[in-house]
Amino acid sequence: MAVTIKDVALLANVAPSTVSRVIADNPRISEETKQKVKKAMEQLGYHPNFNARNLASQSTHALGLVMPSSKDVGFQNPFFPTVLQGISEGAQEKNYALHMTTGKSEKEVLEAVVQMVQGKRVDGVVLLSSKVEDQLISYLKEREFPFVLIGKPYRDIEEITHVDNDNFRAAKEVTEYLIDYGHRKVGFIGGSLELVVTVDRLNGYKQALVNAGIVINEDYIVQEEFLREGGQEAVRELMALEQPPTALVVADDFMALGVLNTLDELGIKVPDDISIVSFNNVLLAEMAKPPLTSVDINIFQLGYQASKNLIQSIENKNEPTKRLIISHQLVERSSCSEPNS
Amino acid sequence: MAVTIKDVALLANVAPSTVSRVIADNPRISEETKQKVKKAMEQLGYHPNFNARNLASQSTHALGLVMPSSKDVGFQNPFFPTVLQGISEGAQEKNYALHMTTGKSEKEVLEAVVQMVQGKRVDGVVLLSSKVEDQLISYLKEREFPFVLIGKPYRDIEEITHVDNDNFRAAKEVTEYLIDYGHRKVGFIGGSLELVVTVDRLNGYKQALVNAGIVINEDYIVQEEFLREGGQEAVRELMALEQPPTALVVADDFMALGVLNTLDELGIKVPDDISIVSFNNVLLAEMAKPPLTSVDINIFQLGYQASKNLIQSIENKNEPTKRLIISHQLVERSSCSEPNS
DNA sequence: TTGTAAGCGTTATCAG
DNA sequence: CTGATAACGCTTACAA
Repeated sequence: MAVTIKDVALLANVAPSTVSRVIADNPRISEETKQKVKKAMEQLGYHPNFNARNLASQSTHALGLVMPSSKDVGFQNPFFPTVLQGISEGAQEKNYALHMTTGKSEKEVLEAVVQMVQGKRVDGVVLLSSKVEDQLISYLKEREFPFVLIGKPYRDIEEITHVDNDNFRAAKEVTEYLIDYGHRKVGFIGGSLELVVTVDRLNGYKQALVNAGIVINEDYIVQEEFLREGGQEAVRELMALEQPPTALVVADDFMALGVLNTLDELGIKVPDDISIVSFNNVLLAEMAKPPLTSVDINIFQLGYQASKNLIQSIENKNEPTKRLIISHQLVERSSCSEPNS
Repeated sequence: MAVTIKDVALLANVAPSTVSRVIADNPRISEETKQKVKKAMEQLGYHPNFNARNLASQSTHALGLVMPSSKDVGFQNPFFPTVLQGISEGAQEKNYALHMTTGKSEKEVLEAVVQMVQGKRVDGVVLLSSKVEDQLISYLKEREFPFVLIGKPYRDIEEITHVDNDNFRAAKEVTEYLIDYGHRKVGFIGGSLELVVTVDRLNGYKQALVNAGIVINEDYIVQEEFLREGGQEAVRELMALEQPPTALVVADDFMALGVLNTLDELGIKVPDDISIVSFNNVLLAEMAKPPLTSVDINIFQLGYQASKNLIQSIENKNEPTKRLIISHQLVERSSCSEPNS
C-alpha cells in the first residue's frame, strides 16, 4: 500500500489533519511543525492521493478537453497540436491537470462529456470545436458547468465565454490588402459553411469588396469541405472562368497548399499570375512554394487564454462570461503581387 | 448535491451495495431487482462518482499520456494528432479515459508523471517520445508501473513493452527501391541522431547500400535537427558536391517538403534530376509537389496498439513485455524515377 | 496552533 | 441473491 497522510502524521508526530494543512499551505500553522511535516513527507516519499482528495474536497484540479469527433478533418490540421500546447501551458501554470475526450460520433462525444462532468472528473471544460456542437453547449449551459469555447458560438454569443479571433476583420483586412495591390477580381476559397470561422471570413471578404465598390461575384466564391480531389476541381473551374480572379483569399494554409498545387498543374504562376493570401500561418505556410503570405492568428494564445480564463471562472464563481478576441497579424511572404493584367 | 448511489438505493428499495452490484454488472443478482435499480438510476439521472469509485477500488480506468516536452518540434509534426487518435480509440474501446501531461522541460514532465502515478490518477502510461527520456522510463520500470512506449527504447529493448515500426527494414527497402531504379548515388537526410528512429533508418539505408556493393559515402549523409534555415544549407552543400546524389532518402515528410523547396530554388527537378522517397506518409506527402513517394508507417495503428496493449497489461498483471512491430508499406507517387545520367 | 471526528460516494467483505 | 458495515485517503468543521 502506498504511503498515506497517516504515515506522515505518525512519523512527524502530529495529527493527520495537520499534515493536510501543511499540504494546503494553511497559514495558521507554526513554521516549526510545518518543517517537521515536510521533512517527514520527504522521507517517506509521500504523494497525495488525488481521488481521495477530490472526493473530500468536491473538486478536481482538472480540466476536460473536448476534441472534435475523431473522424473530423480538423484533427489533421496543424492547428490542433498548437492550440493544445497553449491549453496545456495555461493549465500547467495553475497546476491543473488535463483530461481528454474524443468519440467517433457527436453522440459518443456528448456521452463522454456527460460522464466526465457528472462523474466529477473535471472542474471545467474546454470545447475545441466551433461546429454545431449544439447539444454539448446547451448541456453545459443548462448545468451551469464552467466551460470555454475556442472559436465562436453559432448563437448566444453574449452568454458563452469564448476565445476567438476577429475573423471578420482579419478577412476584411487581407482582402483590402489585395485590393490595395490593385486587384479587383478577388476570389474566396473557404471550408464548410458549418464552421462559423468560415462564415466570418467570408463575410469579412465580402465587406471589403463592398467597401471598395466592387460587386460581389458569386462565381468567385468556393466552399470546399476539404481540399483534395474535390478541391482541385473547384480551383480548376474557378480559373476556367472567362474572367478568372487575379487574387485569392484562402481560409486555411492547408487548403492553400492544395490550391498552390492545382495552380501549378494549370501552369498558373504565383504570385505572377495570381496572388494568394491564407490564414493560420502554420509552419507549412513558410515551407510552401512560394512561401505564403498568411494571417497569423496566434493559435497558441487561443489555447492559452482559453484554459487560463476557464480556470478563472472555476475558481471565482460569478466571473462574468466574456469574449476574448486574440489579435492577428498579416505575415507577408512571397505569394502576393500586383495583378499583371 | 449530486445524486448518489444511496438515493438510487432508496428509490429502488434496495441496499446501496446492491446498486453497486448492478453497476458492476455482477452476475449473481436477480434480473428483477436489476431492472428495478436500473429504472431508478434512469429516473434520477444517476452517474457514478469516479473519485469515490477510484478511491474504493484502487484503480482508475484511466491512461496517462506523456507528450514530448512542449517546446519539442515533434509537437508540430502531423504525426502527433494521428497517433493521438489511435491511442484515444484504443482507450475508448475499453472504456478507458485519457489523462494528458506535458511540461516545458524534461524535468517538469517527469514531475508531472510522478504526480500522476503516485497520485493514482491513472493505471498506466503511454510514452510518446523515443528520445532519451531516461529517467522517466527507469522511474516507471523501477515502480513496475504499467507503461508502453511508442517508438523504440534506446536500451533494455527486451524489457520494455513498446510499439514501433521496423524502421531498419523500411529504410533498407526504400533504399533498395531506389537502387532498383538504377541509382547508385543515394543520399540520406535525417533528423537528430538522438532519435532512435533516425538511427534505425540510417542503418537500414546503409545496409542496403552495403548489400548492393555500394560504398557508403559519408558526404551523402546529412543530419538536421529540423529543416528550415539550417536544412536548406545542408541540401545546398549536398547538391554542390562534385558528384551529387541522384536520389535521396529523407526521414520525414515534413523534412522532405523543405528539401523539395530548396531543390526547386536550385533549379533541380524532382524526379527528373533527383528522386526522393520519405517517411510517414502524412497528408502532406500527397499534397507536395510532386506528390511524394513515402513509406506509410501506419501512425494510427501505432497509437491504437499502444493503448490496447497497455490496457491488456493493466488488466492482466503478469502479461509479458512485448515488442509490437507495426507493418509499413511504400506508397508510390511521383517523386522517383530512373537516374538521368 | 493543533487534534478529533465526521463525512465524501464507492467498493468489498462478511453474514444471512 | 441481498444487506450491513468497514474500508479507501483526504478535508474540514468543531473542539481543545
